[in-house]
Amino acid sequence: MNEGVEWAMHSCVNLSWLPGEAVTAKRLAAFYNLPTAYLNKQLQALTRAGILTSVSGPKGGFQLARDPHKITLLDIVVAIDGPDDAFRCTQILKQGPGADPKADYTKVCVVSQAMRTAELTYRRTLADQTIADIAERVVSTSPDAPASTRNRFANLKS
Amino acid sequence: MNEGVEWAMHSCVNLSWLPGEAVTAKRLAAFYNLPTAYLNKQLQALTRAGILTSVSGPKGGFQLARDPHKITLLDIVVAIDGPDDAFRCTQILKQGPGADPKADYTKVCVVSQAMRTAELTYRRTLADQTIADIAERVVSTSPDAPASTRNRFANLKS
DNA sequence: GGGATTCAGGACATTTAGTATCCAGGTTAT
DNA sequence: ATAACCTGGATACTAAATGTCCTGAATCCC
Repeated sequence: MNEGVEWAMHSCVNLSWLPGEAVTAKRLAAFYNLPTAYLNKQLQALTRAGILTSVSGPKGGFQLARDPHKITLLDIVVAIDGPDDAFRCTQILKQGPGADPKADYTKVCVVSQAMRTAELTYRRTLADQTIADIAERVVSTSPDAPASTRNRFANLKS
Repeated sequence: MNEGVEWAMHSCVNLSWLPGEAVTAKRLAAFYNLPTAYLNKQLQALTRAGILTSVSGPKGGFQLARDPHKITLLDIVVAIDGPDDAFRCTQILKQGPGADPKADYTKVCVVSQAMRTAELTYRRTLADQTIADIAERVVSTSPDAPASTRNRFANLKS
């Protein structure tokens, strides 16, 4: 899995604590010492996916496109890592005995079905958790996290 | 995910229909037109993981090391793809504000926890399905699969 | 309008992982 | 002894992930 998923999740949590404020890619990168240009690519992907909105120019930057309760972890994984399953069925059975050339073995093959079932439970678990859930859980153990995050961004005026 | 996982699963199902018989890597590869040397590497990994047993020399080959009811899909995924989770926590929080240098953020970080929860459901689903389950499900829709598989292997005497 | 700031996205370069082949060495059946 | 077969290391090739750079367009401020 793409490392950008981790960056994106933490950045979205941070943005949930800066509602209505546009944060530049440079400052989001500086927060965790990430490569600016590369993080920018991930932010662009999140924007294309409708998770963030972006504004160009001075005073520009990124912010969450909607309520953090409405942004699931699956949304972010799909935006960064793409929609494909980890297990890719190459329809190996088409080379086997008694193969039906016009059958779609990604659906017929029992192995493929079993792997897809597992990935579905994975995706369902991710879809059940939102950025707001994560943020709340952070606050429950570190109540000062939102304030210290805002404070660090304020001091990142570079 | 490694393509060898697909090869390994189908090969194990086939081997479950050839109990007690040693099948060479060459014939297992020929069954699906796979590259012999590379499939051999996957079979070696399965052997190291205790899923297969191997015998050298003429009349040698591979067979299942235990009852197919005792071989889960997770066993195979771990043997081929390794034990690591897809999401790899790089402890990004250590670069953030108020970071504890001696904390293990792979355990403390809420994002990391959420991702691991999802992967756990994934692995649990894979661990709940065995090669025997797969084989039975194949038989229920294609009752002649075991016989035609044995027949194809018999004609692969190359 | 002009300059500065920032996002958008294409074009690279680099690194790493996956895919694949080959060979030398050890094992075993005949 | 010989041939068949597994084991594992070395190596090459390919694709994907990672990272940088640069041009262009949007936007703010003077």
